[in-house]
Amino acid sequence: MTLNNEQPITSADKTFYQLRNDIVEGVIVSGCKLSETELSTKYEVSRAVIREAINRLATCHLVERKANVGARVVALSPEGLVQLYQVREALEGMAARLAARYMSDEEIAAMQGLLDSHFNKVKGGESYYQEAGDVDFHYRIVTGSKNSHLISVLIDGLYHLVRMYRVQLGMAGPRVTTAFDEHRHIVNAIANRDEELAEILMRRHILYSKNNIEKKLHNA
Amino acid sequence: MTLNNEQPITSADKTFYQLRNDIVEGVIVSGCKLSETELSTKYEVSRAVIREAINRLATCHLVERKANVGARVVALSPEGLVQLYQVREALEGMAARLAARYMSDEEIAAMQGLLDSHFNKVKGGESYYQEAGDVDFHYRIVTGSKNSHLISVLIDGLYHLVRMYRVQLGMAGPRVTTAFDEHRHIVNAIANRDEELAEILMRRHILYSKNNIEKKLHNA
DNA sequence: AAAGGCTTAATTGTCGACAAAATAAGATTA
DNA sequence: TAATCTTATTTTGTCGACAATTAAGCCTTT
Repeated sequence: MTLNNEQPITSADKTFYQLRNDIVEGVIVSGCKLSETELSTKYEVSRAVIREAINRLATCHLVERKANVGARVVALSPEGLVQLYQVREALEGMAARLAARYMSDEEIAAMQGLLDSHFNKVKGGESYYQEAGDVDFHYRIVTGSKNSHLISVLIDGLYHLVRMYRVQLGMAGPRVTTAFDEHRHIVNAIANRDEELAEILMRRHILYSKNNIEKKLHNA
Repeated sequence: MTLNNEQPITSADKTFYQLRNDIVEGVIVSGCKLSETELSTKYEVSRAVIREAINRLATCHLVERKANVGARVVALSPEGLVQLYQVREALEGMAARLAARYMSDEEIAAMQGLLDSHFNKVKGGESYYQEAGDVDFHYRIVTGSKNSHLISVLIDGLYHLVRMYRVQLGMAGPRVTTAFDEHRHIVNAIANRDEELAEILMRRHILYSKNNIEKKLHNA
């Protein structure tokens, strides 16, 4: 992966990152209740920092909170997955459009180089880099949009939920070469400063990705 | 306006709504620092609820928070406005598409009736209802998408920032009749279940709206 | 007089305790 | 036995105080 410049400052930061990771990885099981006192003793911090962490998790849509009742880890469902990919399609399509407009030539060149290296690795059989490469690619497009709203909603929010679906539904899977071709075409459109095409290709890419996951979900 | 079913439960809820309103309306001036102790005495609640309220405001992008430093009200800028409308275009375009897919016939009929009543009011010279009507229209489309992510990001988040720009830059302004025509065309596309057209028209509608505001911003 | 470092003041982060609400358990009544 | 009301326990919401960090003011030094 690239720059994961999320270094915790306060204690609430650290517990937030821990909790988020435990939820995404399934250590804290999907759908279960989050007891503040329990987590407080488990993570060895006060209830105040647990509360703040939970609030932040709620803004990522990783937990749902009800007043005077408590918070539960979000439940994964086919409908939830569909809704998630609907907004991904809209936001990342726009991100690709804006990336074609605002990315510098250097950034584009770097992204092309990245694709080359990933392609070589995959051709060499290292399927391990597949997901990391995909994540990296999408990160660069989103940050290349230079739009702070897009960046925060996607990177701080939706992507963690996407990863949660991937991890917990066992989506280490294939779709390697075809996805790489799609990435290549998107980057080409961006390099040509073709906003329209970049958006269309990105939306199609995400639609394919959704269909792929749905198919697996159905077979499982 | 329609159903603003945001009724405060806890004290933190109430403070959050108050603070949000004061920021949007400009009572708390854009760009200034938010002192926790100060707000605590001013709103007559403990610092804990002020902190929670500020955290929630941060998730709406109405304030920006730095660890160990504090929170500031977001600064309004032309670039910020452009970025805001870029994501509006993406999200509301998708919302219109999904509304064409998922809204019930009854909901669509109700929306058509609403447009009629608004049209009569505007034709009668009651320009007061213009913005409320616009807000109402967009709310219905977004909720009609049945997509919880779209709903929360737009209604709980971006729309407040949109209103902040409108209020503080004095955008009570016109664009009445043309906007109504655009609304009408969008609803027609939704009634015809034409997803593609609904999305295109909504994106164009928001683009026009952005250009209109930008023009005013430039003249001011 | 300007720049840098040190001390002091103010602000944010964290904690434990109390208050209020909701859930669970038990008793009473139909 | 089922349902409802009451009681008890647990959980969340709120508060004030302390700790840690940052910002401000003052002094020293060149």
